[in-house]
Amino acid sequence: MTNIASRTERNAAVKYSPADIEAKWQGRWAADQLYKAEDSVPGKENWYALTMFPYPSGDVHIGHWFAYTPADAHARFMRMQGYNVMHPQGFDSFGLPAENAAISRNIDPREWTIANMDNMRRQFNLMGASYDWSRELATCLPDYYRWNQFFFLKFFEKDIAYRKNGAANWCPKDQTTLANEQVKDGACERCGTTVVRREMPQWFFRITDYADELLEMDSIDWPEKIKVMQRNWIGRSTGVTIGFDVSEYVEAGDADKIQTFTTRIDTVYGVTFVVLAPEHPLAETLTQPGQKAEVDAYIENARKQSEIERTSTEREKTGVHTGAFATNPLNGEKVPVLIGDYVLATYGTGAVMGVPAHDQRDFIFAKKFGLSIRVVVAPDGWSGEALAEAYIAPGTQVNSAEFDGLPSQEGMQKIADKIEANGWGSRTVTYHLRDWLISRQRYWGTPIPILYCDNCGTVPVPEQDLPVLLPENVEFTPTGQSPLTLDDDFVNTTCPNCDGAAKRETDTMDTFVDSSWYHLRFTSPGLMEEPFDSERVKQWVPVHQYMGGAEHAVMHLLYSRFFNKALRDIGFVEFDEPYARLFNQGTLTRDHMKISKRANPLNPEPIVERFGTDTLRCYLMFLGPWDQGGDWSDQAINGISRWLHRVWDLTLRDTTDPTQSDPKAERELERMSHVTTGRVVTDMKQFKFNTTIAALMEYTNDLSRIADSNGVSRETWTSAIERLLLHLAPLAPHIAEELWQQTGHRYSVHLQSTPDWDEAKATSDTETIVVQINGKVREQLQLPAGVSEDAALEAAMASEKVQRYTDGSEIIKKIFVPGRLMNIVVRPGR
RNA sequence: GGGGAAGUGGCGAAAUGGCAGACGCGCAUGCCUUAGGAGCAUGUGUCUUAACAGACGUGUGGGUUCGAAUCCCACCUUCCCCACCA
Repeated sequence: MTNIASRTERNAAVKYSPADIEAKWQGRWAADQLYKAEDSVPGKENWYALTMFPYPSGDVHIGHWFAYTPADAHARFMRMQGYNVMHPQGFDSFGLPAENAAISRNIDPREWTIANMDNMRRQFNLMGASYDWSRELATCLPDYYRWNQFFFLKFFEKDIAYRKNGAANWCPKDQTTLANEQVKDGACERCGTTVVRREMPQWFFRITDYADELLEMDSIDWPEKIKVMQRNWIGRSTGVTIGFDVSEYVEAGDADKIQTFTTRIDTVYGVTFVVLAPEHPLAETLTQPGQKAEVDAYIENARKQSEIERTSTEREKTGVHTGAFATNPLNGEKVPVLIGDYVLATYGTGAVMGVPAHDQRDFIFAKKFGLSIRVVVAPDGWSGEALAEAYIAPGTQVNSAEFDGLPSQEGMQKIADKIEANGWGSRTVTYHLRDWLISRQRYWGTPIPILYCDNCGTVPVPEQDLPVLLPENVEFTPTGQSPLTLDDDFVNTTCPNCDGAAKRETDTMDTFVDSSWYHLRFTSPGLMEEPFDSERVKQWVPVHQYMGGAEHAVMHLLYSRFFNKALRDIGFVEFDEPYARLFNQGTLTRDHMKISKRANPLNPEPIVERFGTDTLRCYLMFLGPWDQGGDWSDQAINGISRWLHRVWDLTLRDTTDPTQSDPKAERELERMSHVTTGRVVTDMKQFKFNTTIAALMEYTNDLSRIADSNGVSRETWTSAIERLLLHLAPLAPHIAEELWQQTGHRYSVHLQSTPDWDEAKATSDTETIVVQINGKVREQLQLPAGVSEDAALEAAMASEKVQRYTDGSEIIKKIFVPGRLMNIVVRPGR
């Protein structure tokens, strides 16, 4: 028998020391390419586990750990569930931070980015993630971005990409245009600077052509929250476009109607004015000589204001008369035309019919400018009095000619019918979604492969000339125009059509173009002839499980869906959606505050040094449900550290005495083992890492108790420990591998399968039946499993505690829930 | 203004119609130890009680049900997204 002293000595010698084992196994796994995914493995289904790839900012911070290590645990779990798993990683490596860092340090963004990627690859390895690094990609390399250019040319050919002059969102700090999705509360999503509008020719992708299809999300298993955000962003609304005649003010042949869009055509008889956005093309045409000075000043002023100022709801409404009048086709009335900046040029038709009685904004505007207010949809019991505010709800049509007396919902249809029958307008669908503006006036991005030739106009770069390389040694300090403009060697070229002089497009692409299809490239790393191999894409995509933050709901996730559909329509892929399932992790906070480098830094490396990677991984997963984020505590990580130490000691402890095996203990351990596996498997599938770990902690506690009591055979004990290690492997891969080896198993624990689970073995021989009297718990009985109602009732009535509440009372009702409870409803006797 | 998520011990949380607080942190008491950023054991929702035991308890107020943290209605609070969207 092992005596206490020698056991202590032995344990001391093999104390759990993460630093000693983690680097060792990381090296071994890498050397063996343990996580390299084959394109297909007989008898195994493919599982593409993808996390949103990082921007190479230079450091892998704790937020990356929170996003990536649970995702890795899930991928590892799926591998042990029998799938052929691909879990790639790469770098979203074009973009502004590199350029800004390069400017402030006076170095090349390429060097900065490459150095960061090297550093981050090393730090990623500290996480012990099961990445298949053989598939690594970086979007800033010509091997990758040439395919952005390739797709751009295909899109251009099919008119999915087009160039248009117009007002664009401009960030004065970053000195570039921004897509609508990148403007938050009127400010640049990246730097927070207030965005202004600027007229310039820009390249767009026709995402609006796909608006209706993008609304269709039944086939994808995504969080409802993201679907709702996308739906709101696309912002489909149905209504009627109707023209107000202004022909007396325009030259013959020009547009002679102000087109307005409304969702409330039932109120059209209440129109008392028409308002144009300051940017509306008719604004200047319609302005009468007497109003010119005032209108010009107003438009000029509106142009100077930022979006944030213009769209503030707090702000008082402003406007100016044009002096012109427009005719309402329904009643022939002439109503004044005004210009007001509460009308947005970018939504609907850029002009609205003013119905002050039934729209609060129009109401305020009318009050201010003394315009008349006419009720045409009457609230219940309305008897002609003036309104204190706009009446928005449905009601009964009044002052609406032949439609008087109709419920307004019905009026809406009938009026629309009349308008269409007379050719005054038509039912229309409008979207909040705008086409995707992809031009950026910055250096560190994919050059747009277009030439401008004096003779031939806009000419696409021939495919065989790709890639259009991003030149080196360019002066890229932002000046408001694209840095590439300054590089004469880059700009000046010859036209492939006429051999005449041509100039290159100098804008680069939005980096969201890069991330729109990277998941396809991971299937075909290093392929030179094509962006990806169609056969391999078919094997892996749609991505089975995509994981990442919700901040990309209406940017990356929407763009990528669009890109997929566009690729489908030009014949590159066959499926409709890029990501079949999506999981959004929440945000990690510390003391309920956002973790920032300045205020409350939390660097993973010192934590790894002190506790080990496995402890940090498990702690991040133990904080709470992954989708709800988590709050970091410096203290609580000790709990995980203690647990892993206990697992270590327990596994290596010489514990069993074969002469003392007790059948009851054997059976109980078997039951606990199967219960644990059941919990782990269901919870891991659902990303419920916190309860998975709780289940394993309970199992560890149970095993400790059994070890102390020396009650099971060596075989039973060994297989219980095996089970613990197999469940631990996805969560804490290093300690699991080390203990797997030390307990005499063959490398590698990560190539094993999830242990079997038998529900029958997980059931207990006895069960606890709770006895309630009138819904209150009064007794707990240990009864044989599967006890019948009658037997349970008999046992309950035999209990003194129960009798105390039932004696002298009339039993009205009994509810028996097998395996759970017996509720006895009594009426007290008198 | 519109949409969404959430509210449970001192803290992170569990339980999604059936024993509220699993698991962990923290705290308390004890043990061990040449003492550590250790380890082990026991306890730890609130109130009443010497104790046995009992009452109360999942943001607030109602409801459905034998039974509600969980379902329904109204309200309060917090967070997130969108927003002069016609």
